[in-house]
Amino acid sequence: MFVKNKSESVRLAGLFAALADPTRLRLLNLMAGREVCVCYFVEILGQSQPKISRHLAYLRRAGIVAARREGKWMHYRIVRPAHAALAAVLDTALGSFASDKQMRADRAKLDRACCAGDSLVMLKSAPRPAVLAR
Amino acid sequence: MFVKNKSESVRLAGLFAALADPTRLRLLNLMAGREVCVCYFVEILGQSQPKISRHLAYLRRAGIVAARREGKWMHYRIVRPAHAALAAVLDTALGSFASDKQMRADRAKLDRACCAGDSLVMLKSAPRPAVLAR
DNA sequence: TAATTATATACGCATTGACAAATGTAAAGG
DNA sequence: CCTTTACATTTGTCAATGCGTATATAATTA
Repeated sequence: MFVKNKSESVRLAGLFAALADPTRLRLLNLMAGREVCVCYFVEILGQSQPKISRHLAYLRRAGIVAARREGKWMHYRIVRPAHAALAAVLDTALGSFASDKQMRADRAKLDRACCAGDSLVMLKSAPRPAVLAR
Repeated sequence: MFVKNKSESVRLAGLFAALADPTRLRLLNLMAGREVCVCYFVEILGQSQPKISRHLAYLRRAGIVAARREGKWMHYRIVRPAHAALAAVLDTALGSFASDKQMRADRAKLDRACCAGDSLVMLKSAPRPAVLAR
């Protein structure tokens, strides 16, 4: 499911499989347009760190996100697939979050964490999410 | 995954799960814009009838397709989700098939079966696929 | 170097889904 | 009725995935 030399329908199916989980969708929603530290995922989704980490690893194996280490922190960002059809599917998926209440709430939380240092008490020293160029 | 009263992200994930299989993608590709008889699926995909039937049942449970009986034959068609975000995802998925060689070949086979009675020897008496209004 | 922080992975278990093979069912025809 | 045709479903098995818990690793700090 995660390899390179597969038929296009198999690669498409692999992308859909990666998107077939609510937690992964919430993670991608938070990463849309910016790089985000794992600690924010844990805090905002309110789920266990191993669970978040496993889903991020899944997305990484699927080639949808990439990670960058910065000291103790890991930053994740979305990697747009080179293949146009896959990219279009991913874009549509990300766009579909706009109508989702929870997705908007998640992003609002991340925005607060980004712009106001004292919004998320536990994260005072965590690295701020950085907006990415598209 | 198939119920009504779920959060939007769960319903989105359910749609993605339904799309996360190459066989189901090929079935949807053949149904794009028309109603298709099961016997064509079996013939064109070259896979066992129970396998085709199971995947059609999955798509039906997911609410993506509907079936209509006509005598001995079952015709399947795509049902566009009422929810705009889900419909957009499905549309993009269907659109993404245009660049796939196998998908184009499958549709060519179906077109031949539709327009030339003697193309698919086994299916001489089978009902022709009907184009659907969008 | 030891302790702490941030994140990743391993383990055990339950669920889901894919497949082949066999069987069941609905409609049509004799 | 009984058979054939066209599908659908069940059964058994196997692989993939999800989760919580526990543990490992990497970087920072004391």
